[in-house]
Amino acid sequence: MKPADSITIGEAARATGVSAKMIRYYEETGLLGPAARTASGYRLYAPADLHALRFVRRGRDLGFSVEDIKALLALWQDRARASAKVKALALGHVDDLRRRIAALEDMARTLSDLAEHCCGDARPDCPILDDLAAGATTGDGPHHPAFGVGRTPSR
Amino acid sequence: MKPADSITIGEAARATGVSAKMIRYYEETGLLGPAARTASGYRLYAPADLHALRFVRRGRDLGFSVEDIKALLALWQDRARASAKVKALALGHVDDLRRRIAALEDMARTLSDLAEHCCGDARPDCPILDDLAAGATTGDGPHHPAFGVGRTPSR
DNA sequence: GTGGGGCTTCCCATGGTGGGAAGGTCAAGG
DNA sequence: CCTTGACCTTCCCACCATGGGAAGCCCCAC
Repeated sequence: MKPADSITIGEAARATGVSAKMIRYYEETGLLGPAARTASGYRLYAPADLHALRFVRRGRDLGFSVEDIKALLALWQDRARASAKVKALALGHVDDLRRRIAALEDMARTLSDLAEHCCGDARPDCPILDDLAAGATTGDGPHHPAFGVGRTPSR
Repeated sequence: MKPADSITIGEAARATGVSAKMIRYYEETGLLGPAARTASGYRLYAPADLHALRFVRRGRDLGFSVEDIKALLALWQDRARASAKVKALALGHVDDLRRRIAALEDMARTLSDLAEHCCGDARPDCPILDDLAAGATTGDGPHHPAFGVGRTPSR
């Protein structure tokens, strides 16, 4: 029944670090082709499938969306691919990462500045709450749209 | 009918930068108390409500979860609060932000290193795909957890 | 032949956000 | 007075990637 080099989904999960749940999900959404099955319906994974699963896992670890990974997988399996396409995808993703990093850094900077000025004792006075409430009264002040994130504390 | 200083949800949305959808959601999930209503069921917002909405908005801009904002709102409205609690919340959030930043930076660094060595022309050779495929063969190597490093709401 | 662990499918939840349908309300203008 | 159009209401659906769990087979070892 079960070919010698094929393993079940649980074993594949352990071997690749991708949960069985996610393996099924990737199949369902078309990231991976339908798995081979035993007569009784169990999914079977051959070494090449594990290879693809680890590829996907690595892509996720690098923060690629499943959609991007679908494209990368296709390029990987296309022996006539142009590396330019891969590079463009990767650099686009790096841009995305950098934008998200900048947004998070803005938040972290603003917040730790505020926290630095908060004595953090039993008294109620708190520049952090003051800032939140000030955002509350200044509303969408001078630096409004710019996807919100970079507002400087107004005082 | 409609008190002079109260406005409808759409006006409140425009005034605070929080969409009507989200205002309803915040009410539904208990972040905000139930809004006043006209006889015909329209929600009404008084200036104090707008104040709270802007507070929430500013908190979201700073990357706080709705749950955290619920706590911050309660502290804001508690005149006997200890600023230590606010500070602890804020610093905890800063830690979280820094962890996410570090994870994203790892990804960005790795990827741009790889991209730098990819000539990006019509040839198929590509160190980026090689790395993905190598993560594919090394598989369960270092296996850094990289917990929630997926996409964060860029908002 | 029985017990336990693995597999299957199916549904549900998360967190914030948007989209949209179906229907009620309100104000302005004919 | 009636229409029109902008607004409001509730309700359901979708996203993205992931986990949880139930009900029901399957397979192997004892």
